[in-house]
Amino acid sequence: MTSQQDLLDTLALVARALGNGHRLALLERLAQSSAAVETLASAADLSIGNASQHLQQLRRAGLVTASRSGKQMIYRLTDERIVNLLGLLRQVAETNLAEMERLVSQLFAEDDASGALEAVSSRELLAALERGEVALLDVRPADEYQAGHLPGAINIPLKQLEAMLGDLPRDKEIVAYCRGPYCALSHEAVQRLRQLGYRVRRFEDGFPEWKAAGLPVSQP
Amino acid sequence: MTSQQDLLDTLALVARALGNGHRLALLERLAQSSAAVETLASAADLSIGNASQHLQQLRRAGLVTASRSGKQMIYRLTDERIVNLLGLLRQVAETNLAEMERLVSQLFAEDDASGALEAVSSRELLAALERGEVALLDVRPADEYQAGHLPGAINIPLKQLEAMLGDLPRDKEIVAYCRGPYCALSHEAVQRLRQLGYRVRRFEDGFPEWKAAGLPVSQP
DNA sequence: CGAACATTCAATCTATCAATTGAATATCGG
DNA sequence: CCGATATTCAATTGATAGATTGAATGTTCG
Repeated sequence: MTSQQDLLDTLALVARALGNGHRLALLERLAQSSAAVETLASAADLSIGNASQHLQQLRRAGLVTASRSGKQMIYRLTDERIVNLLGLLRQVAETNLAEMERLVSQLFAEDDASGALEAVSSRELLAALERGEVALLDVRPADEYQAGHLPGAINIPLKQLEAMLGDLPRDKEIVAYCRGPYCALSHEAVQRLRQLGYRVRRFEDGFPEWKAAGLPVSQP
Repeated sequence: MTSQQDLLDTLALVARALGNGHRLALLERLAQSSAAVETLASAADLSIGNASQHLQQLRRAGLVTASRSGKQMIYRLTDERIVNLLGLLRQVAETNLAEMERLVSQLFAEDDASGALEAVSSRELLAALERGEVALLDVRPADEYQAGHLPGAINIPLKQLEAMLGDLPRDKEIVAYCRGPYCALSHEAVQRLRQLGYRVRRFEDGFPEWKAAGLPVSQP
């Protein structure tokens, strides 16, 4: 006979798969796009063997699937909702855990110092885009941009920011985005562009959150 | 300096707190209402000492808070969104883990055998209530009902079902609800009432989910 | 077919988690 | 203040997770 506790134990199995920083890093990378083990390992700063083990655990928990493509195993998230799950976890943690708030404000300290404005919410961004008021800037590396991006976004990888300023409009406000709320790329971009006199703000989330919310994306 | 990994490690801390069946049982009980350690321990079928330890962990993860009331410590969820988090975890697990699906269908096997209809979604239920088409039946114990319930619900604890049939309207369809999707009370109630010739269906969620969705509740 | 490559498996060691026990602390009623 | 009640703390033991190593598997390419 099945008891309620069996169900909760199985649910706990899934939660436990989320209970490790390295695995969360792997999931964050997978939220960008599917990828091979080597890519994932280097994104999460793990050895290949170790990354593989963690990926097995995620697989057992039903969070990722793998399929072979030639010599490589391509991993992907099983479910778009996993991005929502991570987002909600983040919200709950930020609201209720002092340590979390401390770390976040530390990561964003430079923003505050430079007088950067509030980040733009997806609701605001959507409205501003419809009115044609803002230009979208994707500062992720080119391969991630190509795997999917917000419609109409210009891609200038952070490393080439100064070299590619010509692609940016000077007359509009710019909204920069990258991988997600904890990704440093857009923070950095906003700071540097502000120094150069651009009107620019950060999108508070990133590409995966936008997509998981069911908003339109350009995909290959 | 703060790295992104520090943030993920801290997030993992919260996820790890969810990674244990007993702690999930405690959280499910807390989703009904705040409660003292002894109540929680018996709801989760744990010794007092063990329950206390698990509650400490939940506290460290920022998921619950405790306040003293006389001799007792009253625990409560820190955040309504924790119910949403558990709900989303459940959805992801049910969709992607075969084992989970197996357990759920096993738990609901009797429903299928008795030809019970699909459960009612909260959207449907809300609409039917507005049109006055259905009567709401809360089959939880009286103390949980008193700590909060759906507006207009009649409370008949499952144990007194046959004794209190007089409280139920015979002319309307009845929707029964209890603690949540995995709670057996409303399943049992539906089966027994159907045998007696009532038109009755189950609400697919329970009181906590209804409340966490921001829908109206009657509270003391 | 066999070498090179990408990944997984098996075995090991250490660190952390879960349950239990008994002592310690805080509050209440008399 | 004292004894009863509710809970937490500290210490112990067995179980499980994480990292590392090297061998094993499956795939491509010459």
